[in-house]
Amino acid sequence: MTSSLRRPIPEASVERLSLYARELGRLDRQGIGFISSKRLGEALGLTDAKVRRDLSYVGQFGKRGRGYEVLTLQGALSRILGIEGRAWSVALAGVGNLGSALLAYRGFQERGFVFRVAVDADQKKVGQVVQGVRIAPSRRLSELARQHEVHIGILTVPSEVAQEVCDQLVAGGVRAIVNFAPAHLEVPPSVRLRNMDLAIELEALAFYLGTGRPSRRPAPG
Amino acid sequence: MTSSLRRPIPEASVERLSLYARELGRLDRQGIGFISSKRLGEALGLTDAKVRRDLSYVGQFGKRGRGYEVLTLQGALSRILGIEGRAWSVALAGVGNLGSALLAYRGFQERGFVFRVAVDADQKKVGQVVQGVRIAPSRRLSELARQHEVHIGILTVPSEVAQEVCDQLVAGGVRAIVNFAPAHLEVPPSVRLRNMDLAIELEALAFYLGTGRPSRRPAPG
DNA sequence: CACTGTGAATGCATTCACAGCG
DNA sequence: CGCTGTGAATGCATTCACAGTG
Repeated sequence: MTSSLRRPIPEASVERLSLYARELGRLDRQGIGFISSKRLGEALGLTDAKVRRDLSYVGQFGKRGRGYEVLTLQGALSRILGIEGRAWSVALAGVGNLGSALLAYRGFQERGFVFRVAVDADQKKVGQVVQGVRIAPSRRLSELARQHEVHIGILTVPSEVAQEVCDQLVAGGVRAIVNFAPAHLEVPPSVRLRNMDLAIELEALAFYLGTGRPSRRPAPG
Repeated sequence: MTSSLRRPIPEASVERLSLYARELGRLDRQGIGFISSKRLGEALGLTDAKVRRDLSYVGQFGKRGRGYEVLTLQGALSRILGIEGRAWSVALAGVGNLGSALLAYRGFQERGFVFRVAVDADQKKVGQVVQGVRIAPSRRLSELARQHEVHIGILTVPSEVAQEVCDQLVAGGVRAIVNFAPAHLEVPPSVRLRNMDLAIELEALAFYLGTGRPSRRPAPG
């Protein structure tokens, strides 16, 4: 199942492929066998053209006059996204409030992401088992990441130590990182980094509240 | 200080203005009085041109040959973003693991966001006080939002009920919403919506791991 | 005939590159 | 000279619009 990609898929489209895959699962559970780009788009707040364009990057799955077969498309997307069969191994750095919440989040497990490593700097937490994962000391992060072949690292540590913890993940062979700390991280080009900055999101919203500028078009469709 | 905007600021720039404001705070604490677009960009992983362009949307704060005065620029951005003086009133819907973590997150308070309302559907949670906020029953959400003049709503509820809870926020006059539920929400055009979909982020990363495609340029500068 | 798949057109964001100023 | 501020150029994403097809 190589499904090797013809041309590079736009970054923005990749995120939506994942949305489609999830929605198709829902549609299947509702017993829906075929879906048009228009209706799939409506369910997700996207235009039909965008749906078709996104899907066209990874193949030709539709039947003209009918739409897309839900199960076929879902299977294809799952394979392309790598959530078929295989499980992704995840490491969590920082088991505070947010980290614990992520450990407990069932949405990850459902989509094939499994926490295999969790570390914390606090000696009192080390040894505790949270959600089935034993908390190890921070200094063992890179070693454990390598040992458990961790694919994805999640950082919920204080921003002052975020860079050094990030470096440990990279040293342990981790090639994808989600950073919740409000800090800029430097990683080699081979590592993909995604920042989830909660305070920044709120501030951006506040800006629009302040100016009273809605600047959002009505939902498409 | 109206600082009424000349032209609409690109959405992408707004998020970065907030980044700049926070970094300027750090620089000030380090005793740095002036900063060039180049160095400010380096600290945040951005190019100098991008920094200058972003700032040019909201004014002319730099001194040629010197750079930007840290405190002046910080003050200007804080005013523009609405994090100066005023506090933003936030409501949380869903006090589960993630909701509790957000209530406890100090980064919000520091930037002027205050949780004034929290609701949960679980009767056992109603009445409890978490992080100084008393949990109310879900049915009172719109009433409480209006009473406390809530500006921003945060949803950490199961996706099945996300739309109806969202509707309650809108009914209560809330005009900005952050949605953590893996569901598409329909809101009127006057309401700004931001989705934080954790599983989708991981899947997008997994896609790139699968194809082995790094597709990230080396850090600029 | 209803739908896909896609060239072409548009719109938005980033980057270049440099005139202009302190 | 060093650095900002910004037109112009480029590159990326979205949308249009329709030929092609089961």
